[in-house]
Amino acid sequence: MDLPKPSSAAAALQPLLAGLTPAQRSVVDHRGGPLLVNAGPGSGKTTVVTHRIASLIAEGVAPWRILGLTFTNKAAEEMRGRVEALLEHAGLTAEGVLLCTFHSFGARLMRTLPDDFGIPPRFVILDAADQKSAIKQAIRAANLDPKSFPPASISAAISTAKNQLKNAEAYESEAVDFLTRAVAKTYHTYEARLREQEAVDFDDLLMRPAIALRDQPELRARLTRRWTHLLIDEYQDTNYAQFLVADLLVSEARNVTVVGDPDQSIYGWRGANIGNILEFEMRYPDAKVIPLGENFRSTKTIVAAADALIRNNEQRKPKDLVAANDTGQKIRVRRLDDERAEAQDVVDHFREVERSGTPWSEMAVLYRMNALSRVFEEILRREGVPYIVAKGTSFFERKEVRDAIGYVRLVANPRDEVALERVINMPPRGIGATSWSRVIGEARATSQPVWDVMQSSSRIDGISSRAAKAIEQFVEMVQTWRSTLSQTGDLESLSVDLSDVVQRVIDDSGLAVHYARGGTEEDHDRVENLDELVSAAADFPGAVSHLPGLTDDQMEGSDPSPRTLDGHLFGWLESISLVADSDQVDPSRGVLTLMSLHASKGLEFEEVAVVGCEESILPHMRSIGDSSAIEEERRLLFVGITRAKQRLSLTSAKSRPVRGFRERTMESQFLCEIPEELIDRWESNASAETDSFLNHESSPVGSSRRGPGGRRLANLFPVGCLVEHEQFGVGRVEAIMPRPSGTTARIDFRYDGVKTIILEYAKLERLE
DNA sequence: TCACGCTCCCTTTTT
DNA sequence: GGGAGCGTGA
Repeated sequence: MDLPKPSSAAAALQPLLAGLTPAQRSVVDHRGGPLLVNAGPGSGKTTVVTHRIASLIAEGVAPWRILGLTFTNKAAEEMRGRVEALLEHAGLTAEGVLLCTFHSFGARLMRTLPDDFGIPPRFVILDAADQKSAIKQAIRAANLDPKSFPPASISAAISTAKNQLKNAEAYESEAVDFLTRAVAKTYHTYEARLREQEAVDFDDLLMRPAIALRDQPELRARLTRRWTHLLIDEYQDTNYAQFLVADLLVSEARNVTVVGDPDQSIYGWRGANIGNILEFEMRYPDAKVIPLGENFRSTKTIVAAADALIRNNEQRKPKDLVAANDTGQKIRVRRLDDERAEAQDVVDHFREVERSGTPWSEMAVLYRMNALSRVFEEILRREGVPYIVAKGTSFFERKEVRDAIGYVRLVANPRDEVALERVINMPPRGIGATSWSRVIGEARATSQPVWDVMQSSSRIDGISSRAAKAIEQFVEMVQTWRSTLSQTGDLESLSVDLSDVVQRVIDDSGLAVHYARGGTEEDHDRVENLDELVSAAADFPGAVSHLPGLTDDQMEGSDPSPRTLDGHLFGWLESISLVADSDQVDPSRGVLTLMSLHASKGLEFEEVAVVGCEESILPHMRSIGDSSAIEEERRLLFVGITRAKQRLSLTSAKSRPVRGFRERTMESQFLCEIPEELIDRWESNASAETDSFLNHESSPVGSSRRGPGGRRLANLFPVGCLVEHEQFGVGRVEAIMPRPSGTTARIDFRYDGVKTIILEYAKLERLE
């Protein structure tokens, strides 16, 4: 099946190696067996991966035997573009190579092989908000009080369980205490609801393929035959489920290449296991390991700063970062009076940079929390600077857009209860909470899907004839929409049909009229957003939802695109569910980018400002007191710093509003870890610090339990006194140490031993 | 049934 | 500061 092309291969390979360093070449050249590429920031990670894929193809490996897994669509698309460009020179094609995210790979597997996964191929994918409301429903259905069991923590617990491949039964068998039992109960109910609605959540897209590959040898054999070469990007951020999928997929051919950088592992909180990359060599003893340490992206100054910072992490394999570029300018470290002054400083600086020739698209503002973007947006809007907040889903999170999509989802699958609940009375159509709870009650009592119960609503106890009539009309409306679904056509006509469906849904449901009548500016925006959704549907190019070569013998599967409108519709909904924040970054738009540090991974800009470099923001409050969490925060700043090619700013504000109250801040401890000689520091007038703070005194400050100075705190907790800590319990103060980053106390806790904590942040109480 | 206004609660990062 | 939930009045 794999036809080598000996004559052209050698010739085609030549340009693929030109311009690469010896280390990079050895990645491209490697043949046979597991390969770990330890790629530092800016070391040409994407280059080696794309060249490697192109080189495999040039050598005769059939493109459809190659699978490349990434974390964002953007990364996958970029790789595809570069592989195609490389092969084009040699007159070869990359068609058939599968480059996609882990999540969409999982979704495609499940859609292609519904029998193996035991789920109908037309399942919907719940996004974060849907999941939250489904969890809430499940908590209520399990007769638990949402007040004592916050949906967020239950949801997190279930997610963690799924990452470890524990289903509800497995989880329950380990549940020992009150809380885990409650989670287990909710987990069961939640899963039952998902099954009824033919829905899956994000974690299922990883968990189900992992379990199926593990437990179904026949399926595993089919898949391992199908893909013989696997490449994984950002391997340091894979979780257990992803590790297992990869591990089992390569169990035959063993051609696995993983690329990553342990210093950029920033998703531990969502189950990523840094051990996957650190222990790769133990898992695959015959693995070849190639370090790529040379940085071709940033100036020597920026690389030196990043290097000095990350050396403070103790749980780390030592590694040298070497910069290939010039020294460049010093790092701008700025400490401003408040968050407005900080934003103004960055914007003023960026304006200057822009005047001297750097386009807006080559600049980025990075922050630890999305909330920090607000001040920047305000100032940028006022000053007329074009910008985009890279929050991929923000458009789809608007209320009106979610409502419209809710209707579209009902068209796709009327059993989708999350969608149903969302739109049943939006706009108001006389199906209020009372009637609706009767419908739900009837459905649960008779163990039928809600949609089926609605078919004969007049027979439900306690439903007024008015409400029954409204429900009947609603059902009829959805069924009319669904009648066009079996239409077929080519991709272009299907996109037109799809946008027609969206338009009809918006019109017929009454959403359009509802908002058009409003007349406020906000309503006007909502109407515009609905229009934009229609255009988005029209622009949908169609997605491959079916993987060829698994069910039939036609490996190369010329065009497996969906041909019916309903396939197209599912493809669209799936593409909406799986957008990543960074997918929105598009240099051709020529605008400044604002985004979270997490979302910035893998990107690069000439000019970068990391803002909010303050204790309790970066590192975040919730990580303080936990050394491995602090190390992840440090890696996060490391990622931010290494996004910059030419210049870097690190800024902080002396005071900042925290949930409505203005509070004093301290500069991030991480800034002290960057050598002074790399820094050009400026601080707003020191005496002005108090002035500025006092100027804000109009807003309440006094409620803060954080004192302005360490001395007072030190007096509150003298050495030898007994204290109680929220997390660690009772302990005795052993020492008090004033530090620039805060007053530090060494405390010997009864159960957790000696810990060093910062008094300003620890919720510490003195015991008499 | 629905709109409005009040209070309380929580505060991270994302596919 | 902002969202969600709840109570009240029309």
